[in-house]
Parts: sequence; structure tokens; C-alpha cells
Amino acid sequence: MDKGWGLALDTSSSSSPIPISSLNSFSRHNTNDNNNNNNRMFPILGFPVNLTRNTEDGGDRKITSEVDFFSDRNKPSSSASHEQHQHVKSNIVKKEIISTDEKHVNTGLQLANTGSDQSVVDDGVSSDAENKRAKTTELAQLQVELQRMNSENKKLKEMLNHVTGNYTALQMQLVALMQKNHHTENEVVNAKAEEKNQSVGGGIVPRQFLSITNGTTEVDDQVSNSSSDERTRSNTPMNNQIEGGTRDHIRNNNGKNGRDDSPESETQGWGPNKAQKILNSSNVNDQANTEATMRKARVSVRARSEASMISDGCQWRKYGQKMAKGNPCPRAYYRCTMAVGCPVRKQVQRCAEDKTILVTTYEGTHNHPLPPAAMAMASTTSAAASMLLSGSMSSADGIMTPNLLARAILPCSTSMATLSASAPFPTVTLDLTQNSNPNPNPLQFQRPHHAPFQVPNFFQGQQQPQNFAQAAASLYNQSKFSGLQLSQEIGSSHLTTQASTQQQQQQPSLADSVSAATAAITSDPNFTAVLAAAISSIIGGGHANNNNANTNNNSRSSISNFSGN
DNA sequence: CGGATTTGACCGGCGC
DNA sequence: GCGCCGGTCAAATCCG
Repeated sequence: MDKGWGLALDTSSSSSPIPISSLNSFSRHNTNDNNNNNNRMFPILGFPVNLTRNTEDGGDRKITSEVDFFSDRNKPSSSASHEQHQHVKSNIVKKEIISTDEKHVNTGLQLANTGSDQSVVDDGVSSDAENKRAKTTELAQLQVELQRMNSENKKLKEMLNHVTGNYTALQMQLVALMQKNHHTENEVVNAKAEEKNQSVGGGIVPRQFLSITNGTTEVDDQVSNSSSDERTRSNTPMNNQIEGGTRDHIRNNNGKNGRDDSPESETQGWGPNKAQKILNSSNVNDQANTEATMRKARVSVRARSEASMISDGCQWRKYGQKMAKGNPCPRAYYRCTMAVGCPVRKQVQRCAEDKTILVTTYEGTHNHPLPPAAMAMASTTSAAASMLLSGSMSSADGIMTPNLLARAILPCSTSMATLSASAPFPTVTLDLTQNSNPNPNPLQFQRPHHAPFQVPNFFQGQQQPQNFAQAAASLYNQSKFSGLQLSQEIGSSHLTTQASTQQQQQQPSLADSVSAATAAITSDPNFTAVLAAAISSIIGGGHANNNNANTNNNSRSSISNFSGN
């Protein structure tokens, strides 16, 4: 429940590994809020994030809250004032400032106005009254700023709620549209098949065997290859029938054993055989290939974790465990149980080379609304998969598109994205273990029938974040999550002109790539979710993740912790 | 007692 | 054709 996983995000350096395992232990063993005053997290994209800022004395200082952030910003320079500041800060912590009424604020403002006239008075004759007045002034200023920020936060939260609601509605519409379009597309495909069969003297496949009926598919074996995918896309709550007696009905209709002919297993299975079937089908065309690939696209996440499974906000039910060849650690199979009939599955296995690394492989797209905690991972994996597939689908620019994809997904230098060359399906691996990967290539995508390719580093020499927005952007940049990085990359290009200028100098083609990536991203529905999550994480404070009172004991790295179910 | 997990069996694909 | 392997099922078991 409180097992978290997330990212070690260091805004001051990029050399430290990401101790995901320690994140879990932190989240498990440091739930005492009393110890977390200095480790309050800002959830970024659903991941509560601890921010650190470089202080004047060279050490990292965690931004513990908005109050702390602002109090620190108003930090007086002199030691005497520093004591006052500490007093003010303590007052803030005690929330006395919150209870101050508006009248007090006005008084403070007046004092602030008059205080400048008195600033010429010799410090040596400063009295307690002046100190008091200075405190009051500072207090009032802080309060005004706090109130302003509170109102701003309130507005932003309202906006976020609106955006989130819109996104959910759009997501449902998208699912419905995809089903509808898929149905139409398959009819076109089948019409072509009919023409082909006719031209070669083959029989005409009865149309009624090619379409969906009542949420299940009455499929002739001859055309099951092309229409199996149809059942995948139609894997909506209508598939609930599968759990009941419908399965037997389908078994009987197919006249086979039934297990692998049931819609559930055929649509949700992710063995290579199914895709191969589709690829070998006589009715194969680009569309069918695309759909087959789409169904089989996988997103693998490598993260350090001592837990048996990372928490990604979704509910999973284990349905199997196998010993995989070449790995002493068993591979566990999970399916999403947040909605009946959800086709999403995942495999969890420890890395054979480094057992502290947990490899989680996701396949499929959720057919149901996701909680905010699950939105980040789902959006990330979905975006990575869809963008990977968009690259794999563009046969004309088989090299260029993946490059763009790779650049877009994992632009930062320490990110690792790999695919097994032998993998039957396009799989993107998001490596959150950072430099634990012995692979010297900063980024590799491996697709079937394509050699792995590399993309250059984007953020070499990136500037240290100079403000909160930049820090957040830096977090995105270093987050290793494709969706986050995509959105961040665009944002940072506006936020940090200097940095992007450097990038352009280093990568002359970057501008084009970013433009193309921008177009791709903005057309991606997941972008909305990522953006919403980003806004939420920044303004939502602990609300979105109030069950995360986790402490990061790592003095150097800030941690984004990911609360699960 | 119901839901989740475990685990042996089963199945299909693939390579030889 | 046979064996290996990955993926899945489902009865048995566990657990809260």
C-alpha cells in the first residue's frame, strides 16, 4: 500500500544513480510525519517529489513547503535578521500567520511602508520595538504573499479539476471512437480480402463472420487472424461476458479446446504466436500490421526496488508465475483488475544480472478511467508505446521516426531506453536505474528487424535550475518518464532559453526534432493527462498524495515517490 | 467466507 | 515429430 517507487531526482547533479529500492524502503519505514518536516514532497505528475535547492552555503536544501519556500526566499541576509527570520518561520510553522486577520495585514503593510523611512536609523540604536516592528512587517508581507498564493492555488486547482474532468470524458470518447473506427477499418480490410478471394477464385468469406456481434466475435477460423484484433479493440466492459457463461459459448462456436480461442485469452494474451499469426495472414495489410503491433507493444520499466512489485497506482491480480529461462528469478504475471475485462497486463521479474533491479513490462491500454496515482505511469507507458508504434508504423522513414521518438521520449543524457533485438514486438524500456546500466549507449531502441539505433544526448551541460519552474522542468527532464520528459522538453525550451540555445548549438537538428516532437505530443491525448498531472503535482501539494508522508534520507537526491494502492 | 495467491497442468509457437 | 519455452488457466490454498 505504501510501497512507493519513483525517481531520484537530483537538481544539482546528474551523476547519482536512482536508488528506487531505497525509495521503497523510505516509503515503508519513514511514515512518521513528525520526521518529515523537511521532506515534504511535491507530487510531480502523480509522483510526489522532493525538491532540493542549492543554498548559499553550497548545500542542498529541501523545499519543504510553500511556506518554507517563501520564507526562505525572504531570508534576510544579516544574522540578526536571520534570527528574526527564524522566529517568523516558526510562527509560520505554527500557522499563527494563517489565523491573522485582514486587519493585521493592513497594519503590517502600513508598517512596511513606514519602515523604509526608518531604515536610515543607525543599527546600533535599534530597539526591541523596532525589531518587533520589523517582525510584524515581514510577517505581514509573508502573509500577503501567502494569501495571494493561496488564492492562486485555488484557481489553479479549479482549473485542474476542470481539465481532469475533460480528460476523463475525452478518454472515454476516445475508447469508444477507437472501437468504432476499428470496426470500420476491419470492414474495409475484410472487403479487400473478399475482393482478393474473389479474384483468385476463392470463396467469399461470409460477412457476418467478420463482424462483432453482441460484444463477442463470431469468427470463422479462416479469418480469425485478422479479426482477433477486433476483439481486442472491442475489449470493453462488454467483455464481461467472458467471465460468465459466454466463454463456453465461444468455445463451442470455435469448435476447439476453447482456452486460447476465448476472447479473453486471445485478445489479452501476449505471446508471439498471436502476432505472428496476424503477420502471416493472407489478409495482412499495413493496417492489420499496425493493429497487431499496437496490441503487442510493450513498455518495460527497469527500477531498483526491494519490493516484489512496484506500485503504479493500478490494481493487479497475479495470475501466474513462471521460471524464465536464463533468469534464476521467477517471472510473475499480473492483470489489471481495476475494471473487468481490462486488457492490460504486466510481467514483473528481477534482473538476472542485478537482482535489485525490478523489470516491469506493461502491455495494453486500460479501458477504464484511472485514478490520479495511476495516471502518470499509465500515461507514460501508453505514450511511450504509442509513440514507439508510430515510429514502427512509419515504414518509409524507419530510421528517422524512431530517432525522433527516441529523442522525444528520452532526451536526457542519463536515460536508458532499450529494446531487445530479439524481441518479437516493439518494446521500449525505460531504465530508471540510471548508470546501473552497463550499456554505454545513452539511448537505444530496438525493434524487430531493425538494428538498435542511438540518439545523441540532449541535455548535456544543462543549466542548474534557477527557479521553481525550472526546478520542476528539471525534474521532468530527469524523470526518465517519457511523457514527463516530452512535456518538459517543450516547456523547458521556453523556460530556459539559454539551455535550449546550448542544446541547439550542440544539436543543429534539434529544433526540427523538437518541432516534430511537439506536434506529435500535442496530438497525443496522453499529453493532456501528463500536463494535468504536472499542474496538479505543483499546486496540489499533499492533497493528491496525502498518503505519502515518506521521507527521503538521501541527503543528496530528491525523490519523487510514487504511491500505489 | 470471499478475494487473492500459489502452483501444477495445459496449450500453441517455434526451432531442430 | 518432438521437445523447449512463454503464457495462461484453474483448482487448491492462503489470508484477512
